[in-house]
Amino acid sequence: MEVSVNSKISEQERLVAMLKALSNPVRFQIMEMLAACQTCITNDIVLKTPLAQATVSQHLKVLREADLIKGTTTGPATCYCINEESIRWLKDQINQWLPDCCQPEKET
Amino acid sequence: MEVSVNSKISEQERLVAMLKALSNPVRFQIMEMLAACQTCITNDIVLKTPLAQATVSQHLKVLREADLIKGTTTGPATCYCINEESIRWLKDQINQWLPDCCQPEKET
DNA sequence: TTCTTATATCGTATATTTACGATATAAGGA
DNA sequence: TCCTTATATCGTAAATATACGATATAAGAA
Repeated sequence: MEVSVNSKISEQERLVAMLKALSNPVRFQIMEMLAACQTCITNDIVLKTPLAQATVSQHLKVLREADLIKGTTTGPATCYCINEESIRWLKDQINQWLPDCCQPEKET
Repeated sequence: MEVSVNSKISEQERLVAMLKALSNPVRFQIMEMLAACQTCITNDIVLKTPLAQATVSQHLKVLREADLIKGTTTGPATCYCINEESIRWLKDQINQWLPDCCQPEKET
Protein backbone atom coordinates (compact mmCIF):
# COMPACT_ATOMS: atom_id res chain seq x y z
CA MET A 1 0.00 0.00 0.00
CA GLU A 2 3.05 2.22 -0.17
CA VAL A 3 3.29 3.91 3.19
CA SER A 4 6.28 6.17 2.96
CA VAL A 5 5.33 8.72 5.57
CA ASN A 6 8.69 9.69 6.94
CA SER A 7 10.63 9.38 3.71
CA LYS A 8 13.21 12.11 3.51
CA ILE A 9 12.79 12.65 -0.19
CA SER A 10 9.56 13.01 -2.09
CA GLU A 11 8.51 10.65 -4.83
CA GLN A 12 9.40 13.25 -7.42
CA GLU A 13 12.86 13.67 -5.95
CA ARG A 14 13.33 9.93 -5.97
CA LEU A 15 12.25 9.73 -9.58
CA VAL A 16 14.55 12.58 -10.63
CA ALA A 17 17.44 10.93 -8.78
CA MET A 18 16.78 7.68 -10.67
CA LEU A 19 16.62 9.50 -13.99
CA LYS A 20 19.89 11.22 -13.19
CA ALA A 21 21.59 7.93 -12.44
CA LEU A 22 20.24 6.52 -15.70
CA SER A 23 21.10 9.56 -17.78
CA ASN A 24 24.68 8.53 -18.33
CA PRO A 25 25.47 6.27 -21.28
CA VAL A 26 27.87 4.08 -19.33
CA ARG A 27 25.44 3.53 -16.49
CA PHE A 28 22.54 2.95 -18.87
CA GLN A 29 24.52 0.21 -20.57
CA ILE A 30 25.57 -1.32 -17.27
CA MET A 31 21.86 -1.69 -16.52
CA GLU A 32 21.38 -3.51 -19.82
CA MET A 33 24.36 -5.75 -19.08
CA LEU A 34 22.94 -6.65 -15.69
CA ALA A 35 19.56 -7.35 -17.23
CA ALA A 36 21.18 -9.62 -19.81
CA CYS A 37 23.44 -11.61 -17.49
CA GLN A 38 20.90 -11.70 -14.67
CA THR A 39 23.59 -11.22 -12.08
CA CYS A 40 27.27 -10.59 -12.47
CA ILE A 41 30.25 -9.40 -10.53
CA THR A 42 31.94 -6.06 -10.98
CA ASN A 43 34.83 -7.55 -12.88
CA ASP A 44 32.53 -8.94 -15.57
CA ILE A 45 31.34 -5.39 -16.20
CA VAL A 46 34.85 -3.96 -16.11
CA LEU A 47 35.93 -6.44 -18.79
CA LYS A 48 33.02 -5.46 -21.05
CA THR A 49 33.97 -1.82 -20.74
CA PRO A 50 36.87 0.37 -21.88
CA LEU A 51 36.91 2.04 -18.47
CA ALA A 52 39.14 1.56 -15.46
CA GLN A 53 37.96 -0.60 -12.59
CA ALA A 54 37.72 2.39 -10.28
CA THR A 55 35.45 4.20 -12.72
CA VAL A 56 33.11 1.25 -13.09
CA SER A 57 33.00 0.85 -9.33
CA GLN A 58 32.04 4.50 -9.03
CA HIS A 59 29.25 4.11 -11.58
CA LEU A 60 27.98 1.06 -9.74
CA LYS A 61 27.88 3.10 -6.56
CA VAL A 62 25.74 5.74 -8.26
CA LEU A 63 23.34 3.07 -9.52
CA ARG A 64 23.27 1.47 -6.06
CA GLU A 65 22.56 4.77 -4.33
CA ALA A 66 19.77 5.46 -6.78
CA ASP A 67 18.36 2.08 -5.74
CA LEU A 68 18.48 0.82 -9.32
CA ILE A 69 20.72 -2.15 -8.52
CA LYS A 70 21.44 -4.35 -5.55
CA GLY A 71 24.83 -5.81 -4.60
CA THR A 72 25.59 -8.79 -2.45
CA THR A 73 29.07 -9.77 -1.38
CA THR A 74 30.08 -13.32 -2.13
CA GLY A 75 33.61 -13.99 -1.00
CA PRO A 76 35.92 -11.35 -2.38
CA ALA A 77 33.51 -10.45 -5.17
CA THR A 78 30.35 -8.39 -5.26
CA CYS A 79 27.42 -9.78 -7.15
CA TYR A 80 25.19 -7.11 -8.69
CA CYS A 81 21.70 -7.43 -10.04
CA ILE A 82 18.86 -5.20 -11.12
CA ASN A 83 16.53 -4.01 -8.39
CA GLU A 84 13.38 -5.16 -10.15
CA GLU A 85 11.03 -3.60 -7.66
CA SER A 86 12.57 -0.16 -8.21
CA ILE A 87 12.50 -0.52 -11.97
CA ARG A 88 8.84 -1.41 -11.84
CA TRP A 89 8.23 1.63 -9.66
CA LEU A 90 10.14 3.81 -12.13
CA LYS A 91 8.12 2.50 -15.06
CA ASP A 92 4.87 3.12 -13.23
CA GLN A 93 5.93 6.65 -12.39
CA ILE A 94 6.81 7.43 -15.99
CA ASN A 95 3.55 5.94 -17.20
CA GLN A 96 1.55 8.08 -14.80
CA TRP A 97 3.61 11.16 -15.60
CA LEU A 98 1.92 14.03 -17.43
CA PRO A 99 -1.44 12.25 -17.52
CA ASP A 100 -3.24 15.19 -19.13
CA CYS A 101 -1.30 14.72 -22.30
CA CYS A 102 1.04 12.28 -23.94
CA GLN A 103 -0.76 9.07 -23.00
CA PRO A 104 0.68 6.19 -25.00
CA GLU A 105 -1.68 4.35 -27.27
CA LYS A 106 -4.20 2.87 -24.87
CA GLU A 107 -7.58 1.57 -25.96
CA THR A 108 -10.00 2.23 -23.11
CA MET B 1 7.22 2.50 -39.52
CA GLU B 2 10.00 4.57 -38.01
CA VAL B 3 12.60 4.95 -40.71
CA SER B 4 15.48 6.79 -39.10
CA VAL B 5 18.25 5.55 -41.30
CA ASN B 6 20.57 8.51 -41.32
CA SER B 7 19.90 9.68 -37.79
CA LYS B 8 23.11 10.80 -36.20
CA ILE B 9 22.25 9.42 -32.80
CA SER B 10 20.87 6.03 -31.97
CA GLU B 11 17.58 5.50 -30.20
CA GLN B 12 19.42 4.70 -27.00
CA GLU B 13 21.42 7.90 -27.24
CA ARG B 14 18.25 9.86 -27.82
CA LEU B 15 16.62 8.24 -24.81
CA VAL B 16 19.63 8.90 -22.58
CA ALA B 17 19.71 12.52 -23.76
CA MET B 18 16.05 12.91 -22.84
CA LEU B 19 16.61 11.35 -19.43
CA LYS B 20 19.50 13.70 -18.86
CA ALA B 21 17.39 16.72 -19.69
CA LEU B 22 14.70 15.47 -17.32
CA SER B 23 17.07 14.55 -14.53
CA ASN B 24 17.24 18.06 -13.15
CA PRO B 25 14.61 19.11 -10.59
CA VAL B 26 14.08 22.54 -12.14
CA ARG B 27 13.60 21.15 -15.63
CA PHE B 28 11.38 18.34 -14.40
CA GLN B 29 9.11 20.91 -12.75
CA ILE B 30 9.09 23.11 -15.83
CA MET B 31 7.70 20.11 -17.70
CA GLU B 32 4.93 19.77 -15.13
CA MET B 33 4.19 23.51 -15.37
CA LEU B 34 3.91 23.27 -19.13
CA ALA B 35 1.66 20.25 -18.84
CA ALA B 36 -0.57 22.12 -16.39
CA CYS B 37 -0.86 25.38 -18.30
CA GLN B 38 -0.99 23.71 -21.70
CA THR B 39 1.15 26.43 -23.21
CA CYS B 40 2.85 29.37 -21.62
CA ILE B 41 5.50 31.92 -22.30
CA THR B 42 8.94 31.97 -20.73
CA ASN B 43 8.04 34.79 -18.37
CA ASP B 44 5.22 32.77 -16.81
CA ILE B 45 7.78 30.15 -15.89
CA VAL B 46 10.29 32.69 -14.65
CA LEU B 47 7.67 34.14 -12.31
CA LYS B 48 6.86 30.71 -10.87
CA THR B 49 10.51 30.10 -10.18
CA PRO B 50 13.12 31.57 -7.82
CA LEU B 51 15.64 31.60 -10.64
CA ALA B 52 16.87 34.38 -12.89
CA GLN B 53 15.41 34.76 -16.36
CA ALA B 54 18.69 33.79 -17.99
CA THR B 55 18.78 30.56 -16.03
CA VAL B 56 15.24 29.61 -16.96
CA SER B 57 15.96 30.41 -20.58
CA GLN B 58 18.98 28.12 -20.43
CA HIS B 59 16.91 25.28 -18.95
CA LEU B 60 14.31 25.77 -21.66
CA LYS B 61 17.05 25.48 -24.25
CA VAL B 62 18.13 22.15 -22.77
CA LEU B 63 14.56 20.86 -22.86
CA ARG B 64 14.15 22.15 -26.41
CA GLU B 65 17.36 20.49 -27.59
CA ALA B 66 16.26 17.24 -26.01
CA ASP B 67 13.09 17.58 -28.06
CA LEU B 68 10.92 17.50 -24.94
CA ILE B 69 9.29 20.86 -25.61
CA LYS B 70 8.47 23.02 -28.60
CA GLY B 71 8.61 26.79 -28.76
CA THR B 72 6.86 29.14 -31.14
CA THR B 73 7.50 32.85 -31.29
CA THR B 74 4.45 35.06 -30.99
CA GLY B 75 5.41 38.69 -31.12
CA PRO B 76 8.16 39.37 -28.64
CA ALA B 77 7.30 36.33 -26.53
CA THR B 78 8.02 32.65 -27.00
CA CYS B 79 5.22 30.23 -26.37
CA TYR B 80 6.36 26.86 -25.09
CA CYS B 81 4.47 23.62 -24.94
CA ILE B 82 5.15 19.97 -24.32
CA ASN B 83 6.23 17.93 -27.34
CA GLU B 84 3.59 15.28 -26.88
CA GLU B 85 4.92 13.02 -29.59
CA SER B 86 8.33 12.88 -27.95
CA ILE B 87 6.89 12.23 -24.52
CA ARG B 88 4.86 9.36 -25.92
CA TRP B 89 8.00 8.00 -27.53
CA LEU B 90 9.87 8.31 -24.23
CA LYS B 91 7.12 6.48 -22.36
CA ASP B 92 7.10 3.69 -24.91
CA GLN B 93 10.86 3.35 -24.68
CA ILE B 94 10.79 3.11 -20.90
CA ASN B 95 7.97 0.58 -21.04
CA GLN B 96 9.90 -1.61 -23.45
CA TRP B 97 13.09 -1.21 -21.49
CA LEU B 98 14.53 -4.26 -19.70
CA PRO B 99 11.79 -6.54 -20.97
CA ASP B 100 13.27 -9.67 -19.42
CA CYS B 101 12.58 -8.37 -15.98
CA CYS B 102 10.71 -5.63 -14.25
CA GLN B 103 7.53 -5.75 -16.30
CA PRO B 104 4.86 -3.72 -14.54
CA GLU B 105 1.77 -5.61 -13.44
CA LYS B 106 0.39 -6.90 -16.70
CA GLU B 107 -2.23 -9.63 -16.91
CA THR B 108 -1.59 -11.59 -20.08
C1' DT C 1 12.83 56.50 -34.31
C1' DT C 2 12.60 55.59 -29.45
C1' DC C 3 10.65 53.07 -25.64
C1' DT C 4 8.83 48.92 -23.66
C1' DT C 5 8.33 44.02 -23.26
C1' DA C 6 9.92 39.35 -23.70
C1' DT C 7 13.72 36.32 -24.68
C1' DA C 8 18.13 34.68 -25.93
C1' DT C 9 22.94 34.62 -25.59
C1' DC C 10 27.59 35.86 -23.69
C1' DG C 11 30.99 35.79 -20.19
C1' DT C 12 32.08 33.97 -16.01
C1' DA C 13 32.15 31.94 -11.22
C1' DT C 14 31.11 27.90 -8.74
C1' DA C 15 29.66 23.20 -8.22
C1' DT C 16 29.25 18.68 -9.83
C1' DT C 17 30.53 14.79 -12.71
C1' DT C 18 33.61 11.78 -14.84
C1' DA C 19 37.76 9.34 -15.16
C1' DC C 20 42.06 7.58 -13.54
C1' DG C 21 46.09 5.81 -10.72
C1' DA C 22 47.23 4.69 -6.22
C1' DT C 23 45.97 2.73 -2.22
C1' DA C 24 42.87 0.49 1.19
C1' DT C 25 40.02 -3.62 2.42
C1' DA C 26 38.37 -8.32 2.68
C1' DA C 27 38.19 -13.32 1.69
C1' DG C 28 40.36 -17.44 0.67
C1' DG C 29 44.38 -20.42 -0.68
C1' DA C 30 49.37 -21.91 -0.18
C1' DT D 1 51.51 -15.38 7.61
C1' DC D 2 51.89 -14.04 2.78
C1' DC D 3 49.99 -13.97 -1.85
C1' DT D 4 46.21 -13.61 -5.06
C1' DT D 5 41.73 -11.99 -6.43
C1' DA D 6 37.99 -8.77 -6.42
C1' DT D 7 36.27 -4.31 -4.96
C1' DA D 8 35.97 0.02 -2.83
C1' DT D 9 37.67 4.40 -1.73
C1' DC D 10 40.92 8.43 -1.91
C1' DG D 11 43.02 12.23 -4.21
C1' DT D 12 42.96 14.75 -8.15
C1' DA D 13 42.63 16.57 -13.06
C1' DA D 14 39.60 17.72 -16.69
C1' DA D 15 35.07 18.30 -18.44
C1' DT D 16 30.39 19.59 -17.88
C1' DA D 17 26.44 21.74 -15.58
C1' DT D 18 24.31 25.41 -13.13
C1' DA D 19 23.42 30.05 -12.04
C1' DC D 20 23.77 34.94 -12.63
C1' DG D 21 24.41 39.82 -14.42
C1' DA D 22 25.13 42.19 -18.52
C1' DT D 23 24.11 42.63 -23.03
C1' DA D 24 22.07 41.43 -27.57
C1' DT D 25 17.79 40.79 -30.39
C1' DA D 26 13.09 41.25 -32.06
C1' DA D 27 8.32 42.90 -32.19
C1' DG D 28 5.06 46.23 -31.39
C1' DA D 29 3.45 50.82 -29.46
C1' DA D 30 3.95 55.87 -29.11
